[in-house]
Amino acid sequence: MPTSKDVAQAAGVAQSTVSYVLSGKRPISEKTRKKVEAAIEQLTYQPNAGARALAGRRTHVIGLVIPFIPELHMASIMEFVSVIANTARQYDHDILLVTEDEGAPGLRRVVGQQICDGLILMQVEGEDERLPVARSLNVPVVLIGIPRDPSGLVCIDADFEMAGEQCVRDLAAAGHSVVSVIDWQPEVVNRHVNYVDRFMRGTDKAAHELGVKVLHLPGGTDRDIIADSVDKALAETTGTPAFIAPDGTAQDVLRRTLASRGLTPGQDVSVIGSASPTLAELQPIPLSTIDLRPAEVSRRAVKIICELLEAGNQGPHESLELVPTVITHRSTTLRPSHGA
Amino acid sequence: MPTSKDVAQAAGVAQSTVSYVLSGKRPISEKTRKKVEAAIEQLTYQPNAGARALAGRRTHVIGLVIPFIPELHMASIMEFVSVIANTARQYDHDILLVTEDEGAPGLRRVVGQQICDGLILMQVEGEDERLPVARSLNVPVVLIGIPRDPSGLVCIDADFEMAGEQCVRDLAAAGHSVVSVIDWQPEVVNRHVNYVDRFMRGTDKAAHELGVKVLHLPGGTDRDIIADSVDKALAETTGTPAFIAPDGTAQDVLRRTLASRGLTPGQDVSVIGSASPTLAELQPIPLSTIDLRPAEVSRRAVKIICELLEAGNQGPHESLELVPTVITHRSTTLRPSHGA
DNA sequence: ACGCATCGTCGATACGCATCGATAATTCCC
DNA sequence: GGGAATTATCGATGCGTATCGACGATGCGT
Repeated sequence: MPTSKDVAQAAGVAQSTVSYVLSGKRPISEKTRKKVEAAIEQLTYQPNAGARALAGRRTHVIGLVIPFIPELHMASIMEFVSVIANTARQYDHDILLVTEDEGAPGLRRVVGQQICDGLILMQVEGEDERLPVARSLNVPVVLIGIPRDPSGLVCIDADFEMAGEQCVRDLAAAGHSVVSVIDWQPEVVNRHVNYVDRFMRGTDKAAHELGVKVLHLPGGTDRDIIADSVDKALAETTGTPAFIAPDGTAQDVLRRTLASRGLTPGQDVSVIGSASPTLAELQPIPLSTIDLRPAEVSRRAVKIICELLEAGNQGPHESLELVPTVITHRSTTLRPSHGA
Repeated sequence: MPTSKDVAQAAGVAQSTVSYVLSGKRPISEKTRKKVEAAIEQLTYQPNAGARALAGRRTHVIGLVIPFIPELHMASIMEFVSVIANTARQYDHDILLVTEDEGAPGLRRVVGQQICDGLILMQVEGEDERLPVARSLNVPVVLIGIPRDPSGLVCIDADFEMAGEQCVRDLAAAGHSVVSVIDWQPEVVNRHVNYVDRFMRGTDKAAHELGVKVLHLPGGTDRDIIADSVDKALAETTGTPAFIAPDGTAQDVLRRTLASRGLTPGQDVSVIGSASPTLAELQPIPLSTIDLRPAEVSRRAVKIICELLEAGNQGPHESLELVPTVITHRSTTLRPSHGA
């Protein structure tokens, strides 16, 4: 492997000059730059990351703490991960995976060993042993999701409240007077995960304003539970039933259950599922969706942390950013003209 | 951040002694070791990764090249990623994400910059511009999946041929005389992706030996295509129909289609899907499955690369390892006693 | 009691880059 | 046209660890 010294020698300059050509931190004459760049090209020189980190006190790596909870919708997690990795590259950074299994000590480890310059935590919920650690670490940390106490933390998430509101408004406009929300898994709901509550707040707020009735029913992947929920919803609905399934894992079961009850979405019943455009493509039917913008949330998370890094992470920060959600009609919701 | 020099000072020894205590590469007296360990503990010392990489010429990081093809089953990719990351930790290594978008130059980059000591490539298919690069890199590379020409490469994958064989044998034993395979997406099949062909070889081999008829029908997530395939299968089947859906993405659609035809899996029809135990848990119904062992494949991939690293990666290697698959009866297949 | 091997520790050096101060080359202004 | 202000480059140093050679201490056999 060639070093910057080799490049310097080939170009007939000092090693430091090579460094300045690369970083641009000091003026370099056109002539010298050309020589150095030619030498770099010719030797296929690439700077050594370890040496760069050691001398420059910056690794250009961001740690990404990923969850692996079977209850979650893995497909959407991959979407986060993938967009985060690609966006990081645009900011000339790489992504180091830190699994949830390592817990709080894992965060201390990667930061303490200076393997990475900052952290992104995914799927942060109400309480978490990692939160106090995140606050105390001397590097920027960005949370995707909002904990119960976001003080002293930098958070970003989809605007779940807006999402809930949009769904109910939309269904109300289509003429539904009763809207059933198939919740997340009971374990998730009981934990009072922040985004669940925010979504509920949105649905209830819109329902109150529009005089629509909202039912919250147990969700998850258990077919019997979903079946119960559907039957309860049908029994309590006057007019055309409407369902919202904000949890990706529940959608398939819901679809199947409705089919077994002889109901066709978009015809006898409205269904809004949660999916990004990418994932909506993969649905077996053109599902009307509320898009929680995972890609946009991911991009912004990376942007935030990279800006903090550039700014030198001066002192503790605190911020909260909500990304607007988008509702998209496809074939599973009644159109307003069919309404009432 | 404390350095090993600080530790040395606190313990009253030389910095090199601290290093030897940590690496164990030279004998250290019990007394000295205790002192040093106490100092490490007290200062919460953690070795600097950059310096370690620079001096030791080993980063303890493995690059993981992940695919993000919408046609693939994201959930199972996450299972690979997660297990790989955790297993790597057991070998005292970390995982750096490299997205497919970076292509072959991405591989050259992370290796050239010495960000990582080796690479794991996921979802390798027939031909790939990264393969020649992988062969030429001077670091160990392990492929998950088998390219058309595996020469000069270290590969590991599930034994898809065994999987196909097991499925057909199993269904034959349950009394089915015609077995329909719902293929992967047409784009995948047409690419002659290695594992597809291997799976087919397995089904056809078993079919030939047992005198069973095997139908290969188009799959994917398009409901109409699946519906066609199912109808074709039903038309050509004498006796109880049987389906194999080795592609995770097709399973939901298949289930739904069968339901719409009034067929109940495990009763009027047998269905074998592909899922690891973890993912099988998440299925809406207790699906009989062929387990392609993603966790085991992942573990072995990490094991292989770590052993190559320890051995100093002497010269080019070539190997091919197949992980046995496991078939599990749950409620969607007929039992042998109900057969014929 | 003396030479010898072994054990445990130290000091020095290299790893490859970033950065600072200094110097040489050039330009500018009065 | 001489000194000041710039501009372009160089040399030296430090980042924190791993590793090598050396050296004092200890135990051995004779």
